[in-house]
This record gives sequence, C-alpha cells and structure tokens, in this order.
Amino acid sequence: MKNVIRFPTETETDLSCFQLFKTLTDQELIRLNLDMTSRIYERKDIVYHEGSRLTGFYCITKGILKLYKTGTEGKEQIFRFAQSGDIIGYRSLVCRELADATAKVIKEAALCHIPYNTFLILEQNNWQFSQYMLQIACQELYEANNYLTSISQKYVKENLAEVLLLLKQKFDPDNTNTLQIPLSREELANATGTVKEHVTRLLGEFSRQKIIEVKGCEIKLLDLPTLKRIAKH
Amino acid sequence: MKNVIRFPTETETDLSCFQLFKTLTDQELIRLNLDMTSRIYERKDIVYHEGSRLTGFYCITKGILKLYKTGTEGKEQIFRFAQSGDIIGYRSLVCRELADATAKVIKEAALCHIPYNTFLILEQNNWQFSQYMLQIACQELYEANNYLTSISQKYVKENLAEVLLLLKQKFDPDNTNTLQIPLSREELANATGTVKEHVTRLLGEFSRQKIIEVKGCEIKLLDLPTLKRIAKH
DNA sequence: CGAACTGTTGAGAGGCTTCAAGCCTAGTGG
DNA sequence: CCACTAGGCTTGAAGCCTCTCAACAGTTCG
Repeated sequence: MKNVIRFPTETETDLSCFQLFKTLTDQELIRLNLDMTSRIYERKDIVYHEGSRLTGFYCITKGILKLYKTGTEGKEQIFRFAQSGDIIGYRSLVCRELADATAKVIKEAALCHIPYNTFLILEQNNWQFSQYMLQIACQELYEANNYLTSISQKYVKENLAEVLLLLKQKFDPDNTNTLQIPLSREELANATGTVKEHVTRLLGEFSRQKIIEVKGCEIKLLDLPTLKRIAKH
Repeated sequence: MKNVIRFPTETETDLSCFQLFKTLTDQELIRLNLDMTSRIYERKDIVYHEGSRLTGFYCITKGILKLYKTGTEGKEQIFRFAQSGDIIGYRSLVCRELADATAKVIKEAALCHIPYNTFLILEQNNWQFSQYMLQIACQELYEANNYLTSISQKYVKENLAEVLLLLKQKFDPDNTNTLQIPLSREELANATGTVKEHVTRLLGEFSRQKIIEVKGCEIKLLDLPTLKRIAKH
C-alpha cells in the first residue's frame, strides 16, 4: 500500500557526511540538527514547484531527484539529476527569488530541509561554509555551460550517448555498467533535448550495435569506448 | 596606428562602483587597490584562454567581452556577454580548476585583475563579500539553465529573437533600440546555436517584416512586441 | 478485463546545415 | 585617388536530421 508513511531513519537524517557541513563547530551542528526537518518522498512526489517560494534548501540523504524547467508548450527540460549528498533549492534562496525549477523524485528519497535563517547564520559565521557553497554553485555553473555547448552543437545521437555516460558516472557507483536510475524514454528525451520517439529509435540502434543492452527502463552499457567515441569525448 | 599603448584612466581603475566591493572596509579597499592591476584590451584581444590557469579574477570597468567554450569541430559556443560592472574568471578560481572558457574582447575594454590571494582574504574576512559572490554565481546559473531550456526546445528563429532581446536589455542603456554591441553574423550564430548562413537568412526575414533594421553590424529593433512574440516570451 | 500509460514503428514534412559561388565592404598599397 | 585584396556577408540548392502525427503493441494497475 501507498499510504503507509515511513519516517526517516537515523542515517536518513545524518548530515555529518555532507562536505558542506564538515567545518561546522559542534554548536553549529547541534543548532543545525535542531532547525532541520526531514521527510521521506515517494517516487513522483514533487519537493517544490517552479514558481514557489522556498523556505530553505534541501539536503538529499537518500534517493534520486530530477530538476527541470518547464519550457514552451509545457515540455520539461531536465538540467540536473541530484542524489544523496547533493543539495537543491539553494539557488532561489541565495537570490531571494521564486524557485526557477521543479524538483521531482525519481527514486524514493529522503530530504532534510534547512531553514533560510539557519543558512543565513551559517553564511555569516562560518566562511568555510560560504566558500564551499560557492564551490557548489560554480561547479553547477561549469556543468551547465558544458551541457549547453553539447546540446547546442551536437547531434541528438551524440547527446544521448553523452547523457548515458554521465548517468553511468553518477549512478553506477559499483561499476556494474547498469544504470541505477529508472528513467522513462520521455525523461531521457527531456534530458537530451529531444522527443521520446527519437530516444526509442536511438536506443534501438545502440542495442543493435551491441553498444548497450535495454530491458524496459534498465540500461546496461556494454561498449564504453564506442559510446565515448559517439559522444565525441 | 595600432601600437600606441594607452594606460587605464582613473575611472577605468575605479572599483568602488562595483556592488561586490560595497561592503569592504577602508582598509580592505586600500589593500584591494594595491594588489589590483589594470590594463586596456583592444578588440579581438584574448584575456584568457580555455585551459589556462588564472592567477585571479577580473573586474570589467569598461567595454564588452564574450565568453565562449570551444565545442566539437572547433565551433565556439558563446554563453555569456560581459560588460562594465561584471566580473569574469572567478569560476575556475573558486573551483581551483583551469579556465573552462575563453574571454575575448568585443569592444575595447578595461579590466582590473584581482589576485587570488586578495580574493581569498576577502572571502575569509568579509561575509558580505562572500554572500554577494555567491549571488553572482547563482544568477549566472539561473541564466545558464534558462538559456539551455531555450536553445534545446525552441526553433532557431525563436532563439535569435530571444538573443536580440537579451542584447537590447544588456547593451541598450539609453533605450535607443539600437544594439550597442558590434557582432558578426558568426558571433550571433555562436550565441544562438546555429550557423552564420541561417542568421543571415533570419535577419533578412526580420528586416523584410520591419521587425528590425540591419545596417552591417548595426541592428536596430523596430517592433519589440512582435519580437517578443516570436521569442515566445 | 478494461483503462491508462508507456513504448515502438512508419511515413511524411519541414527545419537546419552544408557546400559552393558570387557579392559587398573596408583597409591597403601603389 | 584608385585598383586590389581579404574577409565577411548573402543567396541558392541539395540533402540530412529531427519532429510530428498516427496507429499499434505492451505493461501496469485497479
């Protein structure tokens, strides 16, 4: 059944493994744990909508989310997959703007909500926290500009190969070459900048060439060198 | 003649108008002015190359630059135009990585170079400096994701209209509707995600429809509402 | 079992790129 | 002052890539 609410376990509320909080004093950590609230989100749950006002940012302690913007004609553009260890929602907080993206759960997730005030206090009292925050933003910026260049200049086939490689890098910690992230064809399309029909065709092509193996949502990468060559990496 | 080196004037080394430095103490400001070096760059000069190691970041006190990445087949993807009041080069500094883009002058510019050490000291001692730095990064991130969504989902015609509107917003302070930035067809293409021939055709189409007026590099926007409609804004 | 959703496949249209040729313009040197 | 050259701009034609539409197959779930 769906309506059994499960409360976060202790490991799901443990923020100590976040690099971002590594330099906090004991006192700051206690304060953080007091202010923070945590919750479990099911697949397809929406953490926040584009246009909503956030009251804090979120630390992901478990699961996978997608972040997307809604473009023309309501088509979603996925620009980031976030997982355990990542933080989301900080951008609109920093700029004091409404959320510019929607965060939706792909794989059951546990999130910790850090209120704006706590964020502000940390920012003012712990320069290393600020420094790391800036690093996170700059890293994302780097990836965004890379992504832009790829999507803008490459063929869809090349981009799909690139997205698969990116997904492997992020969601195959055990190096099984099987992507540990359940994505529909449409989601893959929304991350690649195309339509689901085209993804179907290209995945079929890759399969026939024994570059990948597809079983429903599950994708296994068989021939990484060829995939990299296609992606022009 | 070209080889007359002009040294920066006083207003071209004046950082006090930068929001980023508004909260500096007198002492910090003095230090900043001692550590900083300034230079004039001519059109087509390159401030830094993709892959180079930066020793600091740059404040633009005059002129216009383009920031681009070199994609497959050497095609450049312009992802940002920067002008007086903007800072560039901070991303690779923050992440301690090599520059991920090239900064090239479009309109004669004056830049102030702030060494990494000075940046670090400010970051550690002035939380408002850090906060504003984070805001700048987040604002760029916002624009990058918007840009991605547009380029990925819209027709080239729509994107070109959007780029023209963005250029008006940035480079038409006096509201003359004439873009104060000299861009070649190829540069417009590299910002829009297409090729120069297509830009030519589309500008011609816009001209014939009296939406814009083109005279060489000079573009005047005549019908903003229609342009906005085309850009789907 | 039907409904709703997702995935697959085919055909056709249209946007966009590529290639090639010719034009225009600005800057150069005689 | 004028011819010349290089580089950017324009234009046309051909063909590829990608999208759209539509029909159908599979899957999941109540």
